[in-house]
Amino acid sequence: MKFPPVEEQLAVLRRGTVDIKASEAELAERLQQSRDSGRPLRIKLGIDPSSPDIHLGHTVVLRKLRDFQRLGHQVIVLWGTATAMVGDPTGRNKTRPALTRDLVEQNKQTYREQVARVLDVQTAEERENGEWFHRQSFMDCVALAGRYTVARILERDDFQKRYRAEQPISVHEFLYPLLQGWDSVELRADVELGGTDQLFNLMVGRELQKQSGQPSQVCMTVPLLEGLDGAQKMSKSLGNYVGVAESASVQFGKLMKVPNELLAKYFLLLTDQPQARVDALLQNPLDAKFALADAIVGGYHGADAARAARAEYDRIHQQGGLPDELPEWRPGAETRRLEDGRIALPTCIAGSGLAASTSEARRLVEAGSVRIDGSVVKDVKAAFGPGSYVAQVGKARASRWVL
RNA sequence: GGGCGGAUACCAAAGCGGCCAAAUGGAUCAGACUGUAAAUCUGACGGCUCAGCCUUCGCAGGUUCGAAUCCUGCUCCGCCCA
Repeated sequence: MKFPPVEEQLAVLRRGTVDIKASEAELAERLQQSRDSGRPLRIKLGIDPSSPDIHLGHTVVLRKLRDFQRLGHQVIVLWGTATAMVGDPTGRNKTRPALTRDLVEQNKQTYREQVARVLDVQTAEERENGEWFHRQSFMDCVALAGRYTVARILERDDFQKRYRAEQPISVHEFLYPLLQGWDSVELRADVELGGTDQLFNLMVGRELQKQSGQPSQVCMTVPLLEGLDGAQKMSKSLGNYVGVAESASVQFGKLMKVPNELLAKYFLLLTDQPQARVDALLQNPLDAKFALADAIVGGYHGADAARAARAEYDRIHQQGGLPDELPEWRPGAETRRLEDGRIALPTCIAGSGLAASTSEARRLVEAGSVRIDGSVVKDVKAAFGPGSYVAQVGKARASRWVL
């Protein structure tokens, strides 16, 4: 295996990386050793399949892993089939519910398919920490726990905060960093990647390796990506995410909602655009945003799909037009009809999914947000007989009704 | 084991016998404005066959003409002491 010169590798790896622990020099040394011996480094990324989909936030670290992969190193995707059941307490102010083994397995399948959109999973080494943790006994666990002290675990920021705020911390959460750290021992990782919030866990791995007589892994952290709200970490449960598996037009529409202030960060962490071009683009935020959406959507769906998505976006948002594909709704038997067989407007809106309930539909109508065949209808009592109608709620929600 | 405090809508947090579908803030949604976003202003924000009706304030009973508000029991949670 031929590796590029160390300095060249570092340049790639540094981009968008927050921190390298203990030091970049240590990483350089490992890279040098690997280059001298022709042995690729083992780069670990742990992924807990704790929810069914991955989004752009996850891809930041996946892209970094891909950088290593492209440089010729051995990437290891560690599926946290055991740790997912424990639940990473990072950033949590609540204990999260334990997942079942079946659910974890299901999540892993979809995750895997989605990870493949960023990473070359063919050449990655895939492992599961269930391999060792599901086998171990309670006493093994106690022994592992004996390798660390409460004070050291408590150093961790999340725990500190929760402890001070008199929030509950359960014992299994305390154990989580040890589990994650032990994975590094099992895998003999040279480097472990994670978000900045993972630093503590990564460092525990370093420590445990040292105790086990292994060389300690280098810990590399990448920034957390804020979601579309511009404030909180991108996450599905907060609804501020762009899913990797979402359609081109959905992704495009969402990316156009990225706050201006975040554009530079999104470019850096989610695209390969050279910095000089990004700086030029940022002179005009709107153009930059289009370019961003184009680059990302193009990456997942191809350039043609990105172009089409942009055209659709223009049409919907700048000309008040309709999306390419209108979901069609035909009332079923459960749909309430008036005496004359027609269907009341709010019933249609709710029934077709444009609103969550008839009450909400009613409010939208009263607010003047509802258009039928292009014209605003404010009459809550309006009703429709057989025919085909195009209904719009606000700018982005639309549906074709076939009554 | 003992003591204390708490459980209210998506979240936070008022309310402490009627004027409570429940103040306020945040989130969200819609409208105006803006080629995006932000900011700002406006409105909405439990459900329904909607000028009215129905179901909500941890759960189950009870007192009362009337309870989120009082009483009893239960469940859960936090803190402190041991």
